[in-house]
Amino acid sequence: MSWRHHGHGRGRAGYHHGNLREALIEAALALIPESGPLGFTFAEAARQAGVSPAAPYRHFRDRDHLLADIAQQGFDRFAEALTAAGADGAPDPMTAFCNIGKAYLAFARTQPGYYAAMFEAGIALDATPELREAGDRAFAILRDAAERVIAGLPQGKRPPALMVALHVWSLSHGIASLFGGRTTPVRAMPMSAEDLLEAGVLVYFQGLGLQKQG
Amino acid sequence: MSWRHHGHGRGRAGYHHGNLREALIEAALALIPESGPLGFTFAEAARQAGVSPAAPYRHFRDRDHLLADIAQQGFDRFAEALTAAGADGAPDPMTAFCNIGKAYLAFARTQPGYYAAMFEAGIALDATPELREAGDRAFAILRDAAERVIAGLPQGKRPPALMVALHVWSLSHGIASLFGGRTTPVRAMPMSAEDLLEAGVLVYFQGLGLQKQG
DNA sequence: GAATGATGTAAATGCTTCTCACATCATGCA
DNA sequence: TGCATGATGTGAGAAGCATTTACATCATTC
Repeated sequence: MSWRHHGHGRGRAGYHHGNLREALIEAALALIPESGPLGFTFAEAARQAGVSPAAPYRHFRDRDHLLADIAQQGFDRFAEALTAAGADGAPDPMTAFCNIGKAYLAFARTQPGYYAAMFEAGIALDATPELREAGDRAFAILRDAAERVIAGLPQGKRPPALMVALHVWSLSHGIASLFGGRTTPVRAMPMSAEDLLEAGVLVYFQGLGLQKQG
Repeated sequence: MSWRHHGHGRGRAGYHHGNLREALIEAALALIPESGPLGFTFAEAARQAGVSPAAPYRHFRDRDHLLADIAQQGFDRFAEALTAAGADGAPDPMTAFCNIGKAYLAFARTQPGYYAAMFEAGIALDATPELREAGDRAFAILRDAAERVIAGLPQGKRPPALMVALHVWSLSHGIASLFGGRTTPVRAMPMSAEDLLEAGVLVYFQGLGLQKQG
């Protein structure tokens, strides 16, 4: 008896898997939310795909490169989600920005595998150039949204768009890390993470001199 | 040849170490910043303390309980640092609050071992009741500082102190996670993490209707 | 129809966590 | 004084993981 024919992987007909790379990523995405990015093992992913523990090394240099690959793919999906939420600034730039923030939280909650690989797996963003680029693309969306919001201010009173984007990103990321995930939140809260974020962003914009629907 | 007499641990005279528990914590605090909270191993800590790999289990149920112990100790020191920075609201509540935020970043930077155990090691806050309590104590300091700041607002316009504290905590934590640590920041920035945080908090307070030095 | 490169296997190494039976030592108690 | 006892450390070992190396299988191509 071997692990052959015992995996959950789809499409394992003969000696070769045929789609192992994808199957491993799929397995990892299912495994990471279960055991955390630390608990995830290369060997278990191979088992789920129905191949030997050595097979994954034909597709990824090592465990970290699989995680980096997932993180990169995650940033791509992340960028898509943020873009969709931003809707090119509709209905108005401030609402769009709030929606992007909520999409940030939603992504952390609904895509725990990707999110963990991106931010909690200890993978440096420079692991690969592609990963860095994917991360930059995602951030650029926040930055563009910030620019549209700032455009509503008179010329002389505009703060740097980069700073605004960094503030909202940090706030979103902090809330997602502390209260947003599927794990027990760090602290009991009287409001949802989404409401907390929206309130924070609104106060912040108020501080910049922007009014809702302004 | 055994690991006996080869450890770096202080005070290993005879068969018994004499202070193994402390030595293991010390070793872990030195090791975690090197290899990350994931890379840290129980066995290596034992080696540094000059004892066998089985010895640590006399003092900690398992690896996670050592990390939880460090996290708890970290929250205690964290609380001390935040308290000192807050200085009971001196010179004025807003400045005190900003200083607490900076102390948050400073802690992340100067105590990477503690910080990683507290927030990046995948240790749930409910790992032990003591850990949860230590975390709550630290947060209470932020909450008190928020209350002092809010007191500067007219009765009818005071937001919930808890919300304000959560906002500033999240922003601080987000900045610390993304840009604050010793690892490569997620993004190049035109300003320091401290300046970014201070600017964010000031804008936020402005949005609440508070003026600097008001 | 064989050479070739891509993909998967077996086996082995060295690491980890964690357990269990046993060794050593300080302390207290007779 | 001298022996029980509990706390602490040791040795050995089971089970699991990452990773490598030599070898097996298969599709493709010339």
